[in-house]
Amino acid sequence: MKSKSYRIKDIAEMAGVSIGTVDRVLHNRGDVSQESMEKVKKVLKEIDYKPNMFAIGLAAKKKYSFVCAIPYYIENDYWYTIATGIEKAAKELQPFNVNIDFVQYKHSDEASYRKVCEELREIKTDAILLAPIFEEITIELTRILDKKKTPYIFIDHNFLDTKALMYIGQNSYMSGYIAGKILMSDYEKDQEIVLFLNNNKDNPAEVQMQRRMEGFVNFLTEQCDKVTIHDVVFNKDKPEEDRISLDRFFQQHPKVKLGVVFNSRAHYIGSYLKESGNTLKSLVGYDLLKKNVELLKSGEIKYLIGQRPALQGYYGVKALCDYVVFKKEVDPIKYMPIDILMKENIDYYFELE
Amino acid sequence: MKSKSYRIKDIAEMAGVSIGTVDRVLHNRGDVSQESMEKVKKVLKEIDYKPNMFAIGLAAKKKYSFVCAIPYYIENDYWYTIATGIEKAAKELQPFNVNIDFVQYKHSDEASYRKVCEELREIKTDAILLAPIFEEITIELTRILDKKKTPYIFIDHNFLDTKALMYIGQNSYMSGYIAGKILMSDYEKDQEIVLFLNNNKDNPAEVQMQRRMEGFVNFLTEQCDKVTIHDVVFNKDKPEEDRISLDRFFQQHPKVKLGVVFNSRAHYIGSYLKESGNTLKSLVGYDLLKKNVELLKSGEIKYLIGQRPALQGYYGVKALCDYVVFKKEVDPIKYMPIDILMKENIDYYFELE
DNA sequence: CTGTTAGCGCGTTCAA
DNA sequence: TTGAACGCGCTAACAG
Repeated sequence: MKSKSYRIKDIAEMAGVSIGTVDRVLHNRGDVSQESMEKVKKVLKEIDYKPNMFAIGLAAKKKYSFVCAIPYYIENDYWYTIATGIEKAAKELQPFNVNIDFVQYKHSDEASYRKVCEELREIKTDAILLAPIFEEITIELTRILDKKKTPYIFIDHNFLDTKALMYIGQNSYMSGYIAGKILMSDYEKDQEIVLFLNNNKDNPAEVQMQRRMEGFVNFLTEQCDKVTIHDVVFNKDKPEEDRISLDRFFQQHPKVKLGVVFNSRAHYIGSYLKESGNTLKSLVGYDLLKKNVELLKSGEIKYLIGQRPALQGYYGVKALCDYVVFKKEVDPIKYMPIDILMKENIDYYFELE
Repeated sequence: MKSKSYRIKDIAEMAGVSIGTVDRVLHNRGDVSQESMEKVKKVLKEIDYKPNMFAIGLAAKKKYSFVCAIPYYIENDYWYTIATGIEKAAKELQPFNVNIDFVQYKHSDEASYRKVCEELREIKTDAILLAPIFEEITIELTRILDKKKTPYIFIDHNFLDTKALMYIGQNSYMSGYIAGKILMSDYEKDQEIVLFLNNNKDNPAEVQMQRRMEGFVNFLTEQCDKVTIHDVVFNKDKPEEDRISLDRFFQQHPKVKLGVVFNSRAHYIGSYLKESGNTLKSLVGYDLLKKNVELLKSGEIKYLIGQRPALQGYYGVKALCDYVVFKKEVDPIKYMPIDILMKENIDYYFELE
């Protein structure tokens, strides 16, 4: 049952070399003869060597540096939560001498993103966790990183034509499909539906939103008879205009009883409802921002779909470390669960710990 | 930002004693003069000493033994999943020399439970993870454990009048309430509801089930107009009789379109439906057993409520270790999330890793 | 190219 | 009652 655990000293003996040599092949730092190399590798294959993490941690002298490139955030927003996960991992990995730096860009802003990517090309680091946005700029960057052999992991969004070590994120299409399903479970005949959309909904930074919408629409197409769907575009920078257009919308469309917001700003709509006195039978939103959660509890938002941002950040950093520091294999793709939260289960929800 | 980390050598110097002495007060193994004791404690208070886990792990010679007392299980059932979580924790803690043994009893069987509890009184172990069932027997056991100062954690079910270090489990009442909510979101006028109950539903081993049912019924009472509710009692040991009574039930009650199973045996009903050709618009069940998941995917079960059994086991053992080995405080109560799974999000779900 | 060795911080002797 | 010394498994510097 319990497999004997080997030490590098054992390996050395078995291969008939010294521990120094074993260490050299384990960390491929060269200066090893073909012959020794083979002997050691042979033994390694046989025994499934698992290094003692404590000894590594204790002896570690080498410093590692990881860089996380994500959008700027404000407290309690989506990227903030990702950052908390990153920081939790950072704390755990500190004893292994890995140091984590952030580099941030302005979300949706191509120039800012480009600047960060240029910085990433020059920066000296052992690995990168990147939330990629604009395709061309990203691809260019990855070419350089590939050349420099700097491993990188994508978080939140993926580009397939790259050599990314891993992708961590949600299946946005499916989460949109699910939004459709849970919204429509509250549907009654003759009711109408409204989609609340961003003003910059066509920006590449909003792909998640677009995919969710696809999934949502597909659910309706596949599973529901004809329903009337409206959309309202709102602009988070112009709250007054939004109020007015929402007021008008609800006045003109009294049959609208169900609504969805495809990004984390359901709280804009939720608090509008609260203040205006307009109501929806069901409002579905994304992400457990503090404000969203408050409105979930008070009833304006009926369902929130969660994607474990903190866990995403945590996993991303851990995976970089597994790969770079511990030389482990990592899965190329890690989808996050699609969590369904409502007033009744939100209090028991947690991501980490 | 980064606070300097002290070693016991530093403490020794600061207190003007030797490292041996510091070690003695840290582990209160006595043989320390009042004077030295005070000097060391003073320093400890000032610096918020955090021992280096790696060094502890590496140097550890002391062996720890934990015992987990849970019901017997078969592959892929609920307790099996808890056991996988326990074993995962066991593997992680192996380097700290903690060894984990199982002691098992027959679920719902008082004599078997009593026997295990008696064993637990005698056994020499550093801590216990117990899935408690029968109250009186359990309380008696805890008295003894308290006297022996053996810490214990309850998993799955809790008894308040004990000195349990921690309780890990689900809020069953709320998960039943939620079952009501998601089932009723599919309700349409004139439909009727069926509760599938265990034959031994009054056994103390089925408290979870009873609580869930309370929550469920309360949801209906609070939130719904009068609906017709039936119950069918089924007996997992007599499948033929069950088939017959289910056949009869569905024949007699054609309006029944919604159903709930309050334990993890929704697959009994699901596969009955599949085979008999009877259908329910919505069937809600508990726990992600393999068979339940299959029926969720094929559509006979519409929702499953999950309670992260693997995580429960994992946390339980980790908490014992935090307390016993690392002398950390642990939270007295850890509620598990109430996860809502359906065909569309089940593939992305995971508990650990 | 290879082998040897001095720590890393802590637990545990053992001699004083 | 105290202090010094060794070893846990691994890394990395150094001597050969």
